[in-house]
Amino acid sequence: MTTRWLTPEEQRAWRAYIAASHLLEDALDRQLQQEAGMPHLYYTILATLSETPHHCLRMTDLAEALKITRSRLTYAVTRLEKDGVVRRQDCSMDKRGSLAILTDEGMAVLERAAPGHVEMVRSALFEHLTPEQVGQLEEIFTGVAGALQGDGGKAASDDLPWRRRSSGQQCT
Amino acid sequence: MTTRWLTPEEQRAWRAYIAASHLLEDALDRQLQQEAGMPHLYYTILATLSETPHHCLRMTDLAEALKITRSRLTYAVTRLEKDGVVRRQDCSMDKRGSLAILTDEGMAVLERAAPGHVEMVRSALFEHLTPEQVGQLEEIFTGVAGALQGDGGKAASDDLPWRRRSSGQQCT
DNA sequence: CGATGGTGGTTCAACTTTTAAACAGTACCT
DNA sequence: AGGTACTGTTTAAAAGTTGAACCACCATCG
Repeated sequence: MTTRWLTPEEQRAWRAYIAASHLLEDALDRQLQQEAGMPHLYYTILATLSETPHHCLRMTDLAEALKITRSRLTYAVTRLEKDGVVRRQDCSMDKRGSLAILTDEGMAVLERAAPGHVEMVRSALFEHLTPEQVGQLEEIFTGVAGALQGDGGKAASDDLPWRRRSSGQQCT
Repeated sequence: MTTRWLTPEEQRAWRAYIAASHLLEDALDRQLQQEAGMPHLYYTILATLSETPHHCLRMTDLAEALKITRSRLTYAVTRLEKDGVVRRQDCSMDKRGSLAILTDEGMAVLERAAPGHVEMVRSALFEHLTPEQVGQLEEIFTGVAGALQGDGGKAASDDLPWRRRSSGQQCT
């Protein structure tokens, strides 16, 4: 079958998306590097742990939540552990397992960096969006994530039993 | 000033965006690594060069177009040159300058990989979007890019005098 | 029980990329 | 000429990523 090239509109949308997403990722990395001493991915690890009742998650679950390989996560957590923001603990249920736990210092780092981070997200993105566009954004990318995960994606979105937030604010 | 946290809707939109953009970038990298033997950024370099009348661009202009540092670009082009898909030529106008030129082989690689790439972009993204959403996407991210570039962004978008396409298809 | 196969997590070595700083050469302006 | 600014590269160090190999442990089934 002959290639269905992008229409000019799609072309423009794609280019805008690519440019912006790279700029955004760079900006997030720079800012968090500055304010929390770690890149965005690492910050996301802390944020993910913070949303758990006991501020901990098994390595595999964490890797799954972040869509990264276990190997990559091991590397990341090792560094975060060195930084003192995360610690590991053997899992009592499954002796193979290991839990990544957010330390108090980690929580402090998170809370210190979160306002700036949220501010950046807001000023780079939401500042310029109408409520309708926010809705569109979610709809579009939920679809994209679904399409890229082979499965429904929908199924895995509320996977973890404790993904519910006890209270307080999301650090994004 | 007390932090303006994200609303639940914004939160959802943000998470969806982050997850999807990482999945997408990974997918693009994997696919292009497979079909063109290079990551997405490198492919983008080829694609950018291909849209130029003479298939060449000065290093600084190229770096600016891709929003990456000159140092990073030097590294990338050195590799692409080794692969034979790009070559360098001294700039006659400005003896400091150096042009990155897409070779015939580079063009061939591009043309060989483009259909699959476009297909991936289409199936991961545009497949699921209404024309209105395509418009929204462009609008949203054009704004984001603008906001992140300090300047108007708009101003720099049609910067290069030859950014006009002679003919043929965009390789995305 | 005890073999078997699968899972959780880490380790290791090779590699790629990124960064920042320093540098040489060239342009331009007065 | 002299000073300043720009181009592009180099360099060394650091960081991150991958994939395979690996060990310890779980689960199951005969």
